[in-house]
Amino acid sequence: MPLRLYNSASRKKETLKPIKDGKVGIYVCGVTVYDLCHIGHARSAIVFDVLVKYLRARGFKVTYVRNFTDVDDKIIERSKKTGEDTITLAERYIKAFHEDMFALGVHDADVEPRATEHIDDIIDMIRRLVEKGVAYVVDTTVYFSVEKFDSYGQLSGRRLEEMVAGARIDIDEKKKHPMDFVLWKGTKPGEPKWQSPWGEGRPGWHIECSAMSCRYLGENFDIHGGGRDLIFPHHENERAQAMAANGVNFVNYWIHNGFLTVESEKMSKSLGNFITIKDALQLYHPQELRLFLLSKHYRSPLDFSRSALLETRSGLIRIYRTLQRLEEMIGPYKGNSKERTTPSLSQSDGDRLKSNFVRVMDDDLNTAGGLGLIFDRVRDINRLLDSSSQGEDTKSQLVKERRDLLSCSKVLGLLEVEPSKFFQQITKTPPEIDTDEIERMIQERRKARNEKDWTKADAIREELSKRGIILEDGPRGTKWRLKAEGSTKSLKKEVS
RNA sequence: GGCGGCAUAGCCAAGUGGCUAAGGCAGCGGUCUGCAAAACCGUUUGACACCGGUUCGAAUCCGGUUGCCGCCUCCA
Repeated sequence: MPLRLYNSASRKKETLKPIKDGKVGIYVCGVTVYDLCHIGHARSAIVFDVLVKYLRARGFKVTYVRNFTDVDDKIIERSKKTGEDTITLAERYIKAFHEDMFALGVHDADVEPRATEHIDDIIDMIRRLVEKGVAYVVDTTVYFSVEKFDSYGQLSGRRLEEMVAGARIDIDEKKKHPMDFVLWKGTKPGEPKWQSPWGEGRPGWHIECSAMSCRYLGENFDIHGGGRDLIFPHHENERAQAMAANGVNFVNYWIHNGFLTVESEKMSKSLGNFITIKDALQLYHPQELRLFLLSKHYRSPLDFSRSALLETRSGLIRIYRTLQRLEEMIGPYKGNSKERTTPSLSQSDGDRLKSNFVRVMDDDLNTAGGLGLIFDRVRDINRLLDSSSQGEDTKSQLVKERRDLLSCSKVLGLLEVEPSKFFQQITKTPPEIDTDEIERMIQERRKARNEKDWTKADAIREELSKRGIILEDGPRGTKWRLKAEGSTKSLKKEVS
């Protein structure tokens, strides 16, 4: 079974056939840098991060391009409020974006072009559109003429007549057709500007992506991605510009991720439920956010809620506990350098988990299905750990099962944290009790237990529990751990 | 108004014609434990919105109904 992806343009799943055998070019619309990124951006970034990692694991050589829009109305508006110039403002939010992505474990793209660095490419593309008569100039503004491009509306499944009919479109006297859009905008005082054949001005919103994607990936490339909302008008217009200018097909596969709601409501600034990635990282561990965001298919809508994230946490803790038990049994994971960076997954993989993982992921990146397999494997490993036979055979099997588990989770950017570190990070509040005292109390309790003084032993355990310490008695003595903050169970105790 | 999507157990969520419909969370019962915790096993009355149709056979395809949502304007 080859890799199949849902193509928004055909509204069907299609087998991925790269233009150049074994190589994939992918362009994803990045962010307009006028504000902090929110968790919706995080979903999009993580989905395409996983797509790229998966493609690489499946042996494709990927060129991943993700742009920054650093000149735009909203940036100009914001810079007027803050008093910064637009370049400084954009630079600040690009830095914030990189911080967020790093925290979430999202890799940098291979190329991260900025609109302001490609003004020449943009002007060149507009010039060709004007020369071909697909664009026209009014004063200092250049418009794209939608009527001159036959398949306008094909990507989003709209027809011009329908759009005009139902429209709440601003009537612009200068436009020949209401749906025509701006390629080049004449400058106003105080705005960023560049010299062009049509006077000083700046690019329109859509043209930069056409220019930059073609610049780095060629006039016709494999995959173009972004959020669902970008299908119209942004991607429709990008497609129209590029195809009209170059005269060849633009993108072979359009991939769009679904939207995120917050507590069942659309995320918007007016509703006050706008959650930035930085906010989310205050409340949740990056691994929790990743697991949560990948727990539903990327095209479906997903509701971000407190209760859903706490459920996610419970599941994640279970997996990391297993990883920790594994470390105690067979030592820390030491993959070779290739396994650690780019795991390799193939259809004919001997391991049941890996071959099944490839089977579900090949079907339009079914991360939810893949996670199901990962949880299956965790249970298998726990069974082995519980079993009485703990000889060398069991150990070597555990080594193999963990290696294959981590190869799969690596593609999802999960289980990458050292277990002990994970538990440290997830229990942010440091205990108001030092470890020496914990050890002392455990010794005291052990003495009581040896004397079968259960009342005293239980009292000590209860005292530690109040301070957030959970004790676990095992065959090799008593272990302690911190109660996970905000887990469903401890939340219930707070409520009752 | 136009276009599109969704409806699977208490909750979240895979599965798009055919073995006993994944997995997670929560609850309950059991194993283990002095009791717990963790883990494991079992379980949550027949879980596929409703009505028709196609088919030997449908959660899955087609038509209709109801309900929810998105886009059509900046938006990941």
